[in-house]
Amino acid sequence: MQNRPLEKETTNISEICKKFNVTPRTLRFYESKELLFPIRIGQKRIFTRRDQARLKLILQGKRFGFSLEDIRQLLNLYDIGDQQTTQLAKTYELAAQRLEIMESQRDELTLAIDDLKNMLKIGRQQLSVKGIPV
Amino acid sequence: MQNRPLEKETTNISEICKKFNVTPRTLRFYESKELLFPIRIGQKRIFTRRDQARLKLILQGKRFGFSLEDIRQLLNLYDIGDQQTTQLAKTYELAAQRLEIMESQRDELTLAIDDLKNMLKIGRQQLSVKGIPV
DNA sequence: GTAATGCTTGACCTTAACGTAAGTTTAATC
DNA sequence: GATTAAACTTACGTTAAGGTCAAGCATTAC
Repeated sequence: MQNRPLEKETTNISEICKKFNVTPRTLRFYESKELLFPIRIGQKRIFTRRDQARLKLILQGKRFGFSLEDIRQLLNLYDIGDQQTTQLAKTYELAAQRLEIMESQRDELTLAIDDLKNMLKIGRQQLSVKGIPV
Repeated sequence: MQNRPLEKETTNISEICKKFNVTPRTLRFYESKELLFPIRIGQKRIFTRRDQARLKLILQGKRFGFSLEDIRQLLNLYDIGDQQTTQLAKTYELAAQRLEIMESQRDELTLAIDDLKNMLKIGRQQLSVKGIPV
C-alpha cells in the first residue's frame, strides 16, 4: 500500500453540498434510494470517498437523462469486484446494453448538432440580410 | 413549384400514433402545450406534414433529456422565416447556447462511453478468470 | 444555563409528462 | 334507424425527483 497525497477521505453533509452543489435533501434522498451509503457517527452522516465518487457519477448520469433507478444499477458496475458470479454476468449484460444505448445516443446527438449548426448558419444569413451583426 | 412524389400530406390521429408509436393522449397533450398545431375538421384533428416534422423533432429532443418547454422553444428555430427580427435575434442566441450545451454533452457522453467500455473490459477479465465465456 | 448552529427525521407539497376512466359526438355500416 | 368504432372533452390519478416546513437532538459559544 502506498501513501496517497494527504486528502480528506470523508466529510460531512454540508461540505458535500458545497462541493457538488446539491442540497442536503438530495443527499438524503439518494441515500434512501440506495445510491449512497454514508456511514454514521452518532446520527450524523459521514460521506466517504466512495460516496463522493458515486455522487459524481450520479450527477453525470443525470445529465444524460438516466433515471436514478438506471443509475443505481449502473453504479453496481463500479462494485463489480464484490459481486457473485451470477450477478456479475447479469451486470455485465446490463452494462453492455447500456453502452449500445449510449453510443446510439451519441450518434443521434451528433446528427442533431449538425442540424442545429446548419440552422444557425441560415439564421446568420437572415440576420445579415437585415443588416444585423452577429 | 414542383410536384413532389405522391405522399400523404395530412393524416388523422390514429395513423400518427402508429407511425410514431405514441398515444393519442400524448398528441393531445403536445397540442395543449403548443408543440403541435393540428388543424380541425369538425372536432377531429388532422396532422399536417409540418406537425409530423415537429413531432419527429420533439421525440428526438426528448431522447436527449430536453424538457418539452425547451423543445417548444427550439422548434421555433424551424419557423425562423416567420419571425420578426428582434425575435429572430433572440432565437438565434438561444440556439447558439443550446448548441454549446449539446456539444459539451456529447463530449461528456464520449468520456462516459470510454469509461463504460473500460469497465466492460475489466468485467470480461473477471468473467474469464472464473471460466465463464463471454 | 441558554442561545445559536448544524444536523436529524418525518410529513406533506410540487412539477412534468403523461395515464386512465367516464361520458359525449360523429361517421360509417348494417 | 340502430349499432359500432373512432375520436372527442373533462377531470382526476400517477411517478420521479426532489422542495419545504415543523419539531427535536447535540454541540459549541458566550
